[in-house]
Amino acid sequence: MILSVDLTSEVPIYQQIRDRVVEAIAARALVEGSPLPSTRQLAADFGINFHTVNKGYDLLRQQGLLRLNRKSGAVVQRDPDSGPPEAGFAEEWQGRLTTLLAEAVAHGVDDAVVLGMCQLVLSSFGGGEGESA
Amino acid sequence: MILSVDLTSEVPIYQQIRDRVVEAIAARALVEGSPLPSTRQLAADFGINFHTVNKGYDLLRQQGLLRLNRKSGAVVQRDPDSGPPEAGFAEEWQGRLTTLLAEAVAHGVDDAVVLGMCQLVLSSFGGGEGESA
DNA sequence: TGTTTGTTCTATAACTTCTATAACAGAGCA
DNA sequence: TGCTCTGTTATAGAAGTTATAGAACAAACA
Repeated sequence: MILSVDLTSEVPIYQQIRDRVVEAIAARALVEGSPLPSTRQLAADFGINFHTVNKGYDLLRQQGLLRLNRKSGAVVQRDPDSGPPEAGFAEEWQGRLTTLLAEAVAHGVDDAVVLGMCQLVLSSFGGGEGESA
Repeated sequence: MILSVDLTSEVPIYQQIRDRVVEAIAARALVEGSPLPSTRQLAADFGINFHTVNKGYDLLRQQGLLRLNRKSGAVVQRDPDSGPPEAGFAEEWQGRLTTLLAEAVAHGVDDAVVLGMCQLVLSSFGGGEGESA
């Protein structure tokens, strides 16, 4: 599995780790049971402190996307087809969606273009596999 | 104009101010030339420091959405129909869109549902006015 | 035994967020 | 002129966040 972080970005490293894993799960590159590198291993790969990786993994665990234990390391717990999200998620998420879409519209991007980009992103997740079944 | 902020939120106040203004512009509640309260006035209304408002307004100015001067105060500079966004905006924005949509998909929300929510949000912006022309 | 794993604790430097006080210049009004 | 309002800038401090660092522990495994 290939994760990458940008150490020069303004986005905190632990959040980049969380975001990349979330995107990989959405794209089915990671599914239920997929192993992730150990916190120390990933930290060594990135040249960062293992506490930083730990924080990113911990966020994923709080969101129910990762299971951590000494036996099997870090493995993906929930994949896109494993059930409904936890209560309150939709409401909070829709608030963020509203702000993000408003930003594009306020900058003059046409509604149809915005919607087309949403479709494009969604198809990029499921586009590679699992559609012909 | 009615802005509101949640002082107990984890989202920084200055960013909430920015977000609410962006959403108001997207929804045409604010258009080119619409006046905003002065930094000190809005700070007094919210019971916060005027530097915090200043920071929110400054973000909006950097994004080309607000014009500030001593003569006319703070007025909206760009409305949804005033032209294309600045260079590099689309790319950066699409990255954030990817992460946000991935979050929903990873939590088990169906692609069609996600797209429906995007449509719902977009229609909530333009739904009240300017469609019958 | 030795290694690896997740987990927890303390500590620190740098940065962010918010508040606070102060001062300045441009504009408008009595 | 004097007063008030505006944006703008500067400095400072408290509180929280981010990332690093070192240390230690228990569980799993060869």
